[in-house]
Amino acid sequence: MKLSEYFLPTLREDPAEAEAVSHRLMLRAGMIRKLASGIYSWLPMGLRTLRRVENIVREEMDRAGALEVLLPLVQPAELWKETGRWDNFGKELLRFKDRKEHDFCLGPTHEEVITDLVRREVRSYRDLPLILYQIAPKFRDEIRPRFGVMRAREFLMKDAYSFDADEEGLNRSYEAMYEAYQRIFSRCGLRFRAVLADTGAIGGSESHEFMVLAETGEDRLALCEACGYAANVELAESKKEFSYPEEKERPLEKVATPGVKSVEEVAAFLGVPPSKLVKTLLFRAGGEVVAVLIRGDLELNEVKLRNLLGVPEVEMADAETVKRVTGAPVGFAGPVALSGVRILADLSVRGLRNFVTGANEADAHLVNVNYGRDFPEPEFYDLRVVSEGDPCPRCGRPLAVTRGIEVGHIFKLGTKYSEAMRATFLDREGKERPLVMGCYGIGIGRTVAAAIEQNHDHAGIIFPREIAPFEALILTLGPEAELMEISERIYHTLNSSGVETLWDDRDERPGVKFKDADLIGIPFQIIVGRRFKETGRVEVKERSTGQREDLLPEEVVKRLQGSA
RNA sequence: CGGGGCGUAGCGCAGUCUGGCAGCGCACCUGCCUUGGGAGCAGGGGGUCGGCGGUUCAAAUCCGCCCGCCCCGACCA
Repeated sequence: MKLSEYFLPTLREDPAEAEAVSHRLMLRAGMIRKLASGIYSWLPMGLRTLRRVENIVREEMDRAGALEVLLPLVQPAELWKETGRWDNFGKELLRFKDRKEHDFCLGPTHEEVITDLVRREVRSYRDLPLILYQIAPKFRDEIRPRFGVMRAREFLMKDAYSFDADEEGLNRSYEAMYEAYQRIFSRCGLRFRAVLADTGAIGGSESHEFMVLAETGEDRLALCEACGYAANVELAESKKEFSYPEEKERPLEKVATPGVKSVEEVAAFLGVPPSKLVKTLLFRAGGEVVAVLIRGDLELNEVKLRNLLGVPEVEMADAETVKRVTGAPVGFAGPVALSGVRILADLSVRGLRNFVTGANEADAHLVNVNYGRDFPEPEFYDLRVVSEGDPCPRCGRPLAVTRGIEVGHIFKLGTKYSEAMRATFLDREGKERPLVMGCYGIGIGRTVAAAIEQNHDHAGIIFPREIAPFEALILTLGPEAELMEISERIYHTLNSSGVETLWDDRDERPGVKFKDADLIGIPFQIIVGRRFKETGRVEVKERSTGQREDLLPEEVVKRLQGSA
């Protein structure tokens, strides 16, 4: 393509609406434009990148034996009622009525549709295993869309579903998808890790997330260099032993702490370390309110709490509930004389003596609190978020905590959906059994954003070669016929040799072309300018390293093909 | 949904406190000039100041309601 005939609206300045690096760069590089909150158009340069990722995904899915389908975005409520998700999926599910007043929704995921399809067509174990996938838009009415296409409401996703006769079959399908994912993200040129993950709302027994490592990631990962253990921090088990020196129980005392609420404030006010405080956190879980105790300097893990309680959701109690349960405003809750709620405690509290808690009254805390004496000994569980340096749950060596962007997630679903929707087959003995399912997602647009998040510098994007919109960009630094002619020759030679090349033939000054070239991140820049007039050589600059080589025009093709 | 912030030309912003001609830079159009890191000169086009209502001789500016967007938290590919 000639840039003079292309559609590449680059921005010189950062758009005010974008904070995240990838979001900023995608807007500036003319890859995307926003239509509404969380809803984006992909422009030619962005779409080419998206397609590169999509094609890698497609190739690897096909290689793994999965079959491509295309499922409807608009789905009837009836299917969702069968699994119960019409009522409990939450507001992310955008529901609406058609002209005949029938309920429909925009598909946020396609378990229902695919299960419906398969139950109609698959009867026998002979039809199994079956893995179907699609690459198609999804819609989730996210509470807060963020970071451009990273967390959009409408987004392109690859979702695959496996159907097997039994658990072993599921394990094989899961393994095949796991391998495919490894290949996909490697081919995309990304630094990533597969980590153990919580199954969340989708449900199921086992799950891995594929995380692109980036400081700006929204998830935290616990990694062990020694044994390879890798888990989302949400479910990484804490093996840290808490032991405290023997200490005599001192008399309980109430102290006035006017307006002093947060752990930091209370610790500073009383002149004790935050580790001498015990936070009392109130949660709504199912119908009940539970109080959770954890040492002041540690972080509670809501996923562990949710799984422990066996409820689909826990949420922090609102101010009104806190007031009703404790009799005090938020910030002064404590376990002493707290009645009517179940009290759980993190293991970090076991053995702790003479600690500080809220007094369940405004502007007051208790010091020298001891469980067993001042309130009944609570149930102790592992409820904290692991932190850097904690012992690895598998080998005991210190864990590292790092950040990642979730680009893929695979689940063993089991028979959750097949049972709810009566998707069954006849086994070898002629017995009817539910299909054993798995599901496997990849955020295509998010992968593009994550790649940029991981590969950029102050000047712009540095695309990994495998997903770059073009491989080479010719910059012609002047209008002279001599330069245009040689540029055009290189342009045709490259494109006809299979090196996808964009030619900046615009009537722009060199500075503009250099800036745009660095911004859009095409791996190789072929610079045709003064140097050519002087020496008959053009310059090939590698975007990722900044290295430049002077080559004769006829050497360029070989150079670019050679480094493939 | 809770907390914070923003809405003025395509983009980035000033002007709002203290009401009085709607501005600046970039981009865009024309001409000249220029061509190795976002040139220069001259001329030019472009605005329901987010919307509706109110106060006032007069509203971008004050008041009320509404809408949109961004950032921080709970959700997810």
